[in-house]
Amino acid sequence: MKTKLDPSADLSAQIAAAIRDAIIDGTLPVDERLPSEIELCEQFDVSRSTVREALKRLAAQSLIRTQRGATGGAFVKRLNYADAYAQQITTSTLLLSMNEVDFATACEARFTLERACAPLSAKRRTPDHLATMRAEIHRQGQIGLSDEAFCASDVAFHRALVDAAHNPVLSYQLAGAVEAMQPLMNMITFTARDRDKIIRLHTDLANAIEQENAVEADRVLQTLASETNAMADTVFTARAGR
Amino acid sequence: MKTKLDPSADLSAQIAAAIRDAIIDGTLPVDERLPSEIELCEQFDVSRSTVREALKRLAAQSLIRTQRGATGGAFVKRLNYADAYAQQITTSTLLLSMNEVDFATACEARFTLERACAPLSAKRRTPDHLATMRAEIHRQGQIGLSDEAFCASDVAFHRALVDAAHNPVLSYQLAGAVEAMQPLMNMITFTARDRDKIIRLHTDLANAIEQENAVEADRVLQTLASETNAMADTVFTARAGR
DNA sequence: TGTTTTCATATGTCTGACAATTATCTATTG
DNA sequence: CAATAGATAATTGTCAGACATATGAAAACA
Repeated sequence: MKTKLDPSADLSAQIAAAIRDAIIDGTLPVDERLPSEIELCEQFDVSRSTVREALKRLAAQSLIRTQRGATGGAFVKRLNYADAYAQQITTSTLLLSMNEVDFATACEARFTLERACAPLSAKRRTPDHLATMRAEIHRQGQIGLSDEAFCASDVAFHRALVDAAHNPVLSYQLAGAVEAMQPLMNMITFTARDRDKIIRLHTDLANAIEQENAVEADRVLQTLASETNAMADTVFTARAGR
Repeated sequence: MKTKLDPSADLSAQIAAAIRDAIIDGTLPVDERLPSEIELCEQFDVSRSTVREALKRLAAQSLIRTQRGATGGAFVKRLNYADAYAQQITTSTLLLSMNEVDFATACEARFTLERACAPLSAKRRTPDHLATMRAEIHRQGQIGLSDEAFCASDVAFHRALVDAAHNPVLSYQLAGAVEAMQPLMNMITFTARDRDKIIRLHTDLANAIEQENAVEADRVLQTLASETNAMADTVFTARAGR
């Protein structure tokens, strides 16, 4: 079956789109083997390089995997959470860093979503997630910790909070919001007093989650949101003044 | 400057990763022109096909755009919301459809996030978004509407609700959650009574948003969540019984 | 000065070749 | 007969070189 393409536009993009659509609508199920490169050449009436460029596009989106050898080929890949997380974080991070999204907007989005998560986390938290949260709080209190390491620990703390909700879809959706904030947070230099304040709020939050107190957790998150905004304001206005 | 690669692994993937890292960490700023394909060949000591496959991988992630001609080349692309939306929706949809995420989990994630959005939407809604919501409610009431069209309108309604919060980051994050549900919703056949119930709740929700009544909006969304789950339950148990 | 032509440069595509990997078949040998 | 070693075929990965096409800039010309 020959598939027609528009010769004036990018051929490899068109081929990739055709195959991608087939994967999304289920025509090509998971683990199905695509035709070999040579067969695709014939089907789309293009050269092998063009077919290969199309396949690489799909591989970049984790839609296919390839195997060499006799029974090899390109196979529809089951999109796993790890790959999806990675893509989501890359996209979210770039979206924020390239579009000069102001800190307040990103911050609002992040804490709004986290607050939505907190009631579920309070209800379903396991000792495992609580231990992670406590461990990160401890790390945040260590002296000599760099700002970057402090931010990284902050992200880990909040990821644990989200994961405690035990809903992988929710975790996936929030991964972008939480992780993408890190580069923005890294622009802030935290004073010792700032850190103390954050650590105290983190402790309050962990306690509230441990006690399954959703109302208190929400209150703490609101405070954390406004404190974070205030710190950012201080830093940015000071920087603008110079 | 020659960059060393591991010759035993996929060369084009390594080259793509190297350039991607440079874009993410800001070494290559937006609109910067990458070296020409020939120059990249020399830099990585590979053939042009390999370089091109690497560039196509980056293009698939909307990280670069290419231009032909004398002053052409590959340029770091500013990731815009439209591209980010599209990628997010593709990834989310596939994640749900390929991993047999059960309806309840996906539904919980979606409504949890939407409920987080509702207070902001109630505060900031404009006549524009309200009009979209009302228009979709009207469409949902038309007789002879297919299940698919009903679901599509449902998605449009909820997107308008989310967009009313006027936080593009939030809209982006929720796009995945809301749109990815559509294929799952399409598996449900709605009875006329189901539709009436949903339309009534949508109307209540639109009214609550119009009156800036966040508490009422949250209540309606909770009801909508449990009703949706109940409908899905009915359908799936009936289907399992056959 | 304004227009057309030419040219240089870059990506897009094609062809053909060889390398590397791997499952399967085949022959050999104990 | 069974186990092993080797040949074989299919498939992706990489390379080299060519031509097509698009496009901005310089050169030639009116």
